[in-house]
Order: sequence, then C-alpha cells, then structure tokens
Amino acid sequence: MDSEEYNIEYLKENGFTRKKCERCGSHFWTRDHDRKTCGDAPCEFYSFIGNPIFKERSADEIRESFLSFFEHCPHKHTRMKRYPVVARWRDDIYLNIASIANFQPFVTSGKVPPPANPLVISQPCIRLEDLESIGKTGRHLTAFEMMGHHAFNKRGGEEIYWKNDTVKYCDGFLRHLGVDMDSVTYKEAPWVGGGNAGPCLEVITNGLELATLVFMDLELSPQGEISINGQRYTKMDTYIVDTGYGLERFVWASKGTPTVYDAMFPDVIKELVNASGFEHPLETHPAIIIQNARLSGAMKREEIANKLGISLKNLKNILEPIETIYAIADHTKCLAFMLADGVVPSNAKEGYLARLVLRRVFRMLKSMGIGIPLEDIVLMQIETLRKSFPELEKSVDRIVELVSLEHRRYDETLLKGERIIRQMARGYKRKEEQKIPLDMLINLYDTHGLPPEFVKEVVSNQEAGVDVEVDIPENFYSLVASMHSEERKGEMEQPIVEKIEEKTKSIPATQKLYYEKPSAVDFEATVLDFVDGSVILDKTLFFPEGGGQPADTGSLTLKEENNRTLKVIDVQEVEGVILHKIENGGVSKGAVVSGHIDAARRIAHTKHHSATHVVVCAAREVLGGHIWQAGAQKGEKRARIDITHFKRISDAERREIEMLANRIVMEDKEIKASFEDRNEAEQKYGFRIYQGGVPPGKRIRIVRIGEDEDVQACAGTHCSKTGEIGPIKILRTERIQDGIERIEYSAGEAAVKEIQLLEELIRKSASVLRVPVHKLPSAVERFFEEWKQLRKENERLRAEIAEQRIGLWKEHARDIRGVSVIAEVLPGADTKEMMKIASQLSKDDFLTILIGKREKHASVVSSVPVYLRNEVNASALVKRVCEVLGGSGGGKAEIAQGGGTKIEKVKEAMEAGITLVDDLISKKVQK
RNA sequence: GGGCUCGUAGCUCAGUGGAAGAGUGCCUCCUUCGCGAGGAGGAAGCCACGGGUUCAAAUCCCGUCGAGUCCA
Repeated sequence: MDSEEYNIEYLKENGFTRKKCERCGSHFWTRDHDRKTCGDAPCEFYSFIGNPIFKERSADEIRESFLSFFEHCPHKHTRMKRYPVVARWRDDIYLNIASIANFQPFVTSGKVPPPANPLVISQPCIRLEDLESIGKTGRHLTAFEMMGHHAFNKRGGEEIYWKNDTVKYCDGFLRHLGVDMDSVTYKEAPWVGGGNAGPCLEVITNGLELATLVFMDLELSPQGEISINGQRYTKMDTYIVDTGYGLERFVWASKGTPTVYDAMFPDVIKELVNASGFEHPLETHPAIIIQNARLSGAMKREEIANKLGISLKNLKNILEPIETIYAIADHTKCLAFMLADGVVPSNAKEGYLARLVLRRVFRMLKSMGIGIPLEDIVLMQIETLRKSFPELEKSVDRIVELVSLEHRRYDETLLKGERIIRQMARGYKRKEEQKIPLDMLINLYDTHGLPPEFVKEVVSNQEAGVDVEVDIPENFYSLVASMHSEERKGEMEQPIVEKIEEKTKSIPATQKLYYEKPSAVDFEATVLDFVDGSVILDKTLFFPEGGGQPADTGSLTLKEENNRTLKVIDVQEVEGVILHKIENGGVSKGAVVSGHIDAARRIAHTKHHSATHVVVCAAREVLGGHIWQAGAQKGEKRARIDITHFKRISDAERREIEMLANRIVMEDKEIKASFEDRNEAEQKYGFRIYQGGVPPGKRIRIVRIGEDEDVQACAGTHCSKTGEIGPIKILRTERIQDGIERIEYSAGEAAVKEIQLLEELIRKSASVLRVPVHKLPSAVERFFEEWKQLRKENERLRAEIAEQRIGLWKEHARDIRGVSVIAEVLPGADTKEMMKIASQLSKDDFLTILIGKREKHASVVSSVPVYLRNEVNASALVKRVCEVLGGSGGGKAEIAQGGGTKIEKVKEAMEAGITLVDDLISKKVQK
C-alpha cells in the first residue's frame, strides 16, 4: 500500500515522525524521537501490567466517556443503540463481529444512507475464531465491545471528515483519559475484511493495541488496480471512517492486571476460584504471574519458562487451572449475549456456535470440579451487565431453561459415548492393538461428538477394565476442520443472472401495480423490451417470485395482433425490473398488451402469505420471544414456516398456536402495508422486522398487523384484514434440524379442504371397522392387539401341526443305501414351518429334502443328520435342487434353504436331489 | 447449507444375506420368619415406516419419519 496514504497533516503538525520498526519492519508514527520499535507486541512487552497507563476506570465508565467524547466533539456524533450480536441483517455472517458490520453491506456500499452521520456506538461483538486460545493469551475474548465512531463519505458529495480528524480525535480521546502521549504510536497496517479494505493505523501504547483506525475506501474487484495480500481491490464510491476501540483493552490498561480477564471479570473469577478449590496463582506465585503476563504478548511459553528459570511443565501447572477459569468467565459472557439475543442452541448455523461454546464450558467446569450450574454463572454475568444492557434481563427465564436443557443433553451424549468407547476399546484389546487409531478418534468426535480428551479419560479409567492407549495429536481439532473443508471443494456455483442484469440496467424500474391495486386482476401496459424470452412492461400486476411467495401466472393479450395471447409462466424481478417469462412466441417493443393474472392462484398465495405472519405471531406468543423465522414457503394449497425453537412443539402447543392464529383471524385486524424509511423502521420496530431476510434499498415495505402485534419487512401480497384469510389449519410440525421446527398449514378454502380430507379419512377408517368415529382409537387398538394375538396363535398352531406331522413323514421315509431319507413335496407350506420339521427330523437321524409348493414359487429346505455331515452338505444339496427350479439357495451344512420359480419342475428337482444324495452316500459306502 | 452415525424385547444393546439373540427388568414357582440373594420356568418383537434387489433382507440399495453428531 502506498505510503502516501499515511501522509496525514495532523501527525506532521503535532511533532510525529515516521519511523521503521527495528524488529518487524513496519512503519509507524511517534512523538518519541528515541523510539526504535513500533511498540506493538511482540516487538515490545506489556509494560502496563502492574503499572497502569491511566486512572482506573470500569467498563461502564470507559464506554460512557468514549460515547460522550464523540457526542460533544466538533462533529457532534449521534449516539446509536447497540445492534444484536446475531447478525440477522446479513446472510454472509452469523455473528456481529465489528461495529461496522452493522452497516454492511447496504450502507457501506452507498445503497442506503447511514442512520446518522457521523455516529458513535459501542457494539458488543462475538468472534469465535480463537476459541482455543481464550484464557491462555491473556488478551483474547470471544465477547468484546467494539467502540467505534464512523463517518460515511461519498465521492463528489460533502465530506463529513476523513483521516485527519480521525487521528486528531483519537489523540484527543487518549489525552482526555490521561495517557502519556509520548508513549503512543500509530502503526501503519493495511486493513482487509469482509470484501473491503483500506489503509489503517493501529493505536498502540505500552505494547498494547488499544484501537484501529481504518480508512475503508476499497472493495474487492477482480480487475482492481490495487493489490493487497494477493487479492485485487478497487476504489469505492464511498470512503468510510471505520474505527474500533477495544473497550476491554482500555479497562485492562487502566487497571494493569495480569490479564484482561482479571480486569473485566474479577467477581466471577473469584467465585469460580473459590468453587474449584484452587488458589489464584496471583496469590501463590505473584512474581511468576506478573512476569508471564508481561512477556506473554512477545514470547512463546517455552521461552518464558526459560527466562523465568522454571520448567515448562511447572509453568503450565501453575497457569493452566487459572486459564481454564479465565475461559469460563469469558465464555459465559459470550453466552449471555448470544442467548439473550435469541440464539437457540442447535446443530446448525449460529445455534451450533452457541452449542459449541456451551459444551466447551460444560467440559471446563467438569475438569475444574466446579459445581456451580452454568446458568448461574451466566446470570452472574448478566447481573454485572444489566446496568448498561437492561434488555438482557428479559431473557433470564429462557436462558435458565435453555442452559439446563443443554446440560442434560450433553450428559446424555457423554453417557451414550462412554458405552460406545468402552465397547470399542474392548474390541481393540481383543485384537491386541495397543492404540486407538487416529481415524477412530476423529470418527468418534465427528460422529458422536466425543472429544478425544474424553475418550482418553474413559479408556484410562481403571474401572473400564481396558488398557488401550490414546494419543491425541496437538492439531486434532484443525485436522477435523481441514477434513471438512476438503469436502467443500469443488462446489462452486456462479449464478448467470449477471447477463440479464446487464441488459436491464438501462430499463426503468417497472411500476408495481400489485401494490397499488392489490385486488385487481386485469391491466393494460406497454412493452418496453423483450429479453431472453421475457417480456418487460412499463407497469404490471404480475407479482414476481420472492419472500417465499411464488410468482403469479396468467396471460398477456395483444389486441393489435388479433388478440394473440402469450402465456406467462414465471415472473422474476431483477433490480426493480420485472421479467415476464412467456411460454413461446415473442413481442415487439412498444406493443400495448392487456394483462390478466390467474386470480384464484394469487388469492390463495395472498391468504397463505398473510396467514404466515399470523402463525409466526401466534407461535411467538405461545412458545416465547426467541421464535425467529428461519425460512418460509407459500403455495396455493398449503404453506410452511420454519421457526427457531429449542424443543419439539407438543400437540398441546400446536393446538394452542392454531387456536390463537384463528382468533387473530376472527378479530379481523387490519393489515397495513406501506413503504417506510429503512433506518426509521429499524429504530421504530427493531430488527424483528427482518424475519424473512433483508431486502435491499433505502425504503422498505413494512407489513403491520393490528396494533403492531406483528411487524415485518415484506414484499409479498397481503389481505387488507386478517378476516379475509379465512380459517387456518395447522397440518403438521416437523423438526428440520435441532433447534428449527417447521409448521405446515393451510389457509382459506385450502384449509377447509384439508379439514374435509382428514374427516373423510377418519370416516372411511371408522366405517371399515364398523365403529362410530369416536370409538376409532379404542377399536384400532383392540384390533391391533387381537391381530398380534392371532399371529402368535397361528405360529403356535403351525408348530404344533409340524410336530404332529413329523410322525407321519417318518413313515414315508425311503431308504437310500442305508440312510433314511424323507423327500416330500408339501403343498402350501412356508419355509419357516419346513425348517422346524426338517430340523426335528434330522435330530432323529433322517435326511430331508422338503419342497414347499406355492402358486408362483417353490421353497426348498434340506437337513442332514449329524452322522452324515462329512458326506452330505445340506447347502450344496439345496443348491442342486434349486438350480433345477430356476433359483438358488444356501445356508449351513446341517440345514439350508432356497427356492425357485419354475414350479412345474418340482418333481424333476426332487429327483435331482435324490440322485445327488445317492451319489454322495455311495461314495461313503465305497470308502 | 454440507458430511457422518443410529432406529431390534419395558430398558441397555449384540446380530454384515440363510431358524430373531444377550444382559437387565417383569411374571410364576422353589429356597427364606421376612428382606437381600440364589435356583427353575415363563411372558414379552409389524427388527421405525414404504418401496426395490434376491430363491432368501433386521442385514444390501432408494425414499419417508424419528434421533444424535461434526463442519462452514
């Protein structure tokens, strides 16, 4: 990146000089003429530990001084409320990872104006990339607050402010806190993230990076002229001040504690230390802890141990317990935010991330012998956060339920896992293998969720009675991850809408009559263009596919061409231009068409769409505030909606949702749809409006039911009152994934038809059984019981008959060279029955060949008495017989079975069998 | 969104194409003053469901339903 980018007046005018770091070679700006390094770890130690940089402040104090500093500075930033930690408005990330993420992609790209400009915010963020190193490094957090002030500038427009003021404010804020300004360095470091990039200054003092000042003005572009890290970028139409001040870092710097955790969570850590029975090493080994903390940013653990003159093992023993406690303290704060903001633990998407963190903490609590329930620790975190984030308290009940439910599930998984591991270990012991192979460990983790540490614990447990070794490679979890990333290779798909987009760019947006006249079915319009089999009109009633609502169908009639009619089979919207795909034929520009939409289809879609909003509303009422739409599909006959929920929906809950939904219908509430300013709508209604995804654009269509019982951003067609929906019938609920339930329902006439269908099924069933409808359940149960009884009785009788027939067959025995052979055809007999007879007869020293002859198939059973087992193989004998029957067979040497389809050859087959027996026995006689 | 695993007696699970099994629990009897324990016998299965392949499927293939788990 060009050094000219960092040619900032403020720095030059305030006694800064640009230097090159002796250790890492990066360029930095400093007031200190003697400074030789950039000041960042690892080029410098954490010199602030035990030696705070400025007056001690709490997190609340730091946050407030930051927000008010920028509120009252010359540019008068607007203070914004925090956004959720779940990035519902984005489809590329699950969690909110930075304050700028709130404004991506529409604000940063310039498509939507910022909610305020400039603005200041303290945004709780979650990053789980460094999960493994949390607690160990002393500075990594999964949940942190990024304080940021942002200015959104547009090229050619009025500039709010850019680099100069950004640096000036940063310098001013640090001075305001009381930082020794000679110790501050601004390090040049190009920034890249989320498809954007730009020059950046890292703000560092005493080895600690406190803030990053990003000047975002580049975006990813294959033909871009600027290259960073092998990717090509080009200048954007906007240029944005994106700053990130680490709230926790400031608190830490103000306290000078060994780790950021000690600064942020002193009370929680104290509780955990007490419960674990350990002592905080700051009490037992203060010198080692402080030295280690100072060096940890700059050196590896081996080097530190070396420098402190103790063994690595010793150092680890001192540090590891407290590191685990640090991690628990961090993770529980992360969970407090995730769960309060509505994440439902699950096995997919953001829910999986919540479960990942939950299970880590369960493991850590267990390993430390801490008996405090996890939900209590999360509640402790909420207690300290409630002053600044009162909204967290609303979720306390649900969090307690969720966490204890997750705990129970995890215990079950482990209990089940223990059995699996023991069985497997016994298997290896039997095979006299010394070790459980790595691929088995990976399999246990991947398939059953059993971490290798747990496998080791179970296997090494004396009680298990096994002594197989378990070797866990250091990079185990990355091995698992890389295994999965390989699976993903090759699945690249590039949609080819770009070509159409290119052509539609010059065409004005289609006027959307379906919003203006929701109940109209006929319209007149002029053809603007005809592209790839699609007609583009100046205005249309045809609703394009979107938001889970299918496109309208219908026809376009050309009056000027003898009423030639084009059938519209699909409708899509590309950047405001609506494309009517027609079945065949073409149309010329300027032609006037009269359009007609399939009214019944549209009405059914409209009812189902409004019903969807009603059902979500009812589900949220019944199941709780964490209910979030995770997908939806509307049709003519039925619709479905996927919602986030942590349990299966019970029958009672399903009925309650259905009743409530129908009540909303009967109350005949108004459904209002109107375009509103996006930022205003977000502030007024919250992010709850983005149930069905995030629409682009400055103005978004908001659909509200009644007194705002339900408010959603939605582009679909809707009834004007809930009464128009008609009855809503829930058909079924299904579990799509853990944590996501699907509800299927019908609305309007479709619902009545579904009810009739169900009724018909019940009536028919009842009439088959000749019972009144209300006795159906008991009748079915009785019939099923009787059927089972009779089946058993039948089996028993067959066995009895077989038993009795044995005597009869014995009389039919023929003698082949001294061997008693029973070769009989039994009409109608089944294999099972014949097996019983054969096995009994062979015990009495008879050789049997039985053929059961049925309509289209003959089955063969043969048994050989023990004394003949060396001469005659029942399996071979059956094979020979079945060969003739056009089939095959097999089994054990003493008794075997088979069959064939050529029933006319039964006699022939039997003779073949007898001949074979004769042959085999004669050989014996010759011996 | 993608991958892997599982569904067999009330429960925990064996069973890799050839007669549905074990342990535990349950019932009856014996032993005991009674309990625990022991002995003998017995009942208990739509092998999740629907298709397919095969002479033959709990077992192999496809689909559905249900459960678990990992990754993005």
